[in-house]
Amino acid sequence: MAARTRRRSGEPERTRRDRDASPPLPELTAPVEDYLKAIYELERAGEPAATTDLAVELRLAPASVTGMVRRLAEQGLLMHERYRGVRLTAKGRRSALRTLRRHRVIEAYLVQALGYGWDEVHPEAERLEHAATDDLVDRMAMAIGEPTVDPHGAPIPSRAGAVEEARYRSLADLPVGAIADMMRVADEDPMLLRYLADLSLTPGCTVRVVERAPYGGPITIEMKRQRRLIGPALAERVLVRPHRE
Amino acid sequence: MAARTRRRSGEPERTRRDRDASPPLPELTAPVEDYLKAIYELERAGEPAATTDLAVELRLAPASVTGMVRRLAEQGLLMHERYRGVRLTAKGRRSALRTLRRHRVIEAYLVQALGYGWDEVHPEAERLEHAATDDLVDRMAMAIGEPTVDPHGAPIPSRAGAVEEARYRSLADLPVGAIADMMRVADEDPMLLRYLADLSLTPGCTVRVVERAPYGGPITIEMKRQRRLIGPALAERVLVRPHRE
DNA sequence: TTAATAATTTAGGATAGACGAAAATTCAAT
DNA sequence: ATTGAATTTTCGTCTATCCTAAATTATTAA
Ligand SMILES: [Mn+2]
Ligand SMILES: [Mn+2]
Ligand SMILES: [Mn+2]
Ligand SMILES: [Mn+2]
Repeated sequence: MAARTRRRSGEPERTRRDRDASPPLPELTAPVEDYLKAIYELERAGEPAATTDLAVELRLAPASVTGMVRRLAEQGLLMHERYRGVRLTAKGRRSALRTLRRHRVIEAYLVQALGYGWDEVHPEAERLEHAATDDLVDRMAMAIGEPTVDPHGAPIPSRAGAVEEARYRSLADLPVGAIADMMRVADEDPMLLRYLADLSLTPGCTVRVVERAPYGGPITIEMKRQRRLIGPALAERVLVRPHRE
Repeated sequence: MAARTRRRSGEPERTRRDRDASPPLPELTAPVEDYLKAIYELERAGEPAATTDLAVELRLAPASVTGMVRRLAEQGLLMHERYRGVRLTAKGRRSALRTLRRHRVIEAYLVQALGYGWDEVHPEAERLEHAATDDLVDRMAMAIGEPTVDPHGAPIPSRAGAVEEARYRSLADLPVGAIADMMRVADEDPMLLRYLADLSLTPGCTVRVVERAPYGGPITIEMKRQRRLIGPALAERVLVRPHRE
């Protein structure tokens, strides 16, 4: 599909408000917003985002990513060092955070106001994030009490674009006996999310590591007096905050 | 802007459900959905929709409309007789009605659930209608009690695509002494809508024509004991249902 | 009937975004 | 230093959508 919200012929039609609130932030296309968001997430690991990683993340051919990256660099949204990867500029980061806020507020709203399951909201938010105005997103946030995290525990950037990305540890890394609060999990795998919900292993709950089988064996955890066996691949994906240290 | 949700390389990935519910209805782009919607509205006047009228409605150059119309005809969404205009096929009409349902449910939801004014919702709905799934729209409709009309009095098509388009009369055509219920008004002019709201002339209210100045002069109406003078251009746009006949 | 006018289509371009094949670059292991 | 694999970019194409200018067709007026 290729139709979108092409900038119409009629002039931009600037109103008073446009000049006020911080920087104008020109309208970006849905693909551009998704690129910036993906780059932001990849960059969180510290390194510049690599072409191939972006291609995998966005499910595009590497050649397509190179082409888009060139355009985004021209627009001053990111810096590209050939063969080295890309880093967002301040402008690009602002856009990424705005999209991230939209995405996460929408996910939270769908769950809290419209009864969606936490495993169903991601694809919906992936499209709505490009169509919803900031005003709508703010109204949604207000309607559900200004949440600070989305249904998967990801922090929701403020209107101004501030986030505190807490660095959690993986449940897979905890030693036996450790007690921790479940904080966050990736939002993209519905099956995983449904399974976690079955286990009642959702953000906010407290778990204790009871036993760890060696050599990548299962981990036994206890939650609310219930013991559960989970595989290391799953534990890997679950982020927690250990009690004290 | 040109990026959208292009059909990805990966196969369509049909699931069981796909084959069930009536016809598959392939994904259409936002511009295509807007064309079909506009054609549907123009066709309601009885005649095939003319290229120029579509161009005006969609704010595009007539040549662009001709080009798109050719493509839509190839896809079996409409019939085009060169120099004569276009008519939707059954398939095209189904798509138009689905978009119309989305648009109107979204408008109603924004007003009733998120506190939007009836003059603010149209542009928002114009974009969200292409991003929201049928499921989301159904949930919205349910959340606000399955409304049958949008905030401007336009009927909301059913999930199955049924609408009863009542034929109302214009307030400008009523004789002195006539009493009528305000039923509907076009949703696109925010200024007009704000003015009508100021007058308390909104769908559901009852008005009586008290006096009509000749030669396109103002019309005096009475609502809830209040008399108001309104111009003929405005009266023209207000659709009403006269009491008895 | 014809000539002028209005509506519509055709022709030729542009832009955004995506793809595959082939070439170029980097990097790690000899 | 070479080399081969992995990564990344370049190049040539494609589709969808829109635009302007020119040509064509239909309609209306004389
Ligand atoms: Mn998500
Ligand atoms: Mn997205
Ligand atoms: Mn509307
Ligand atoms: Mn629309």
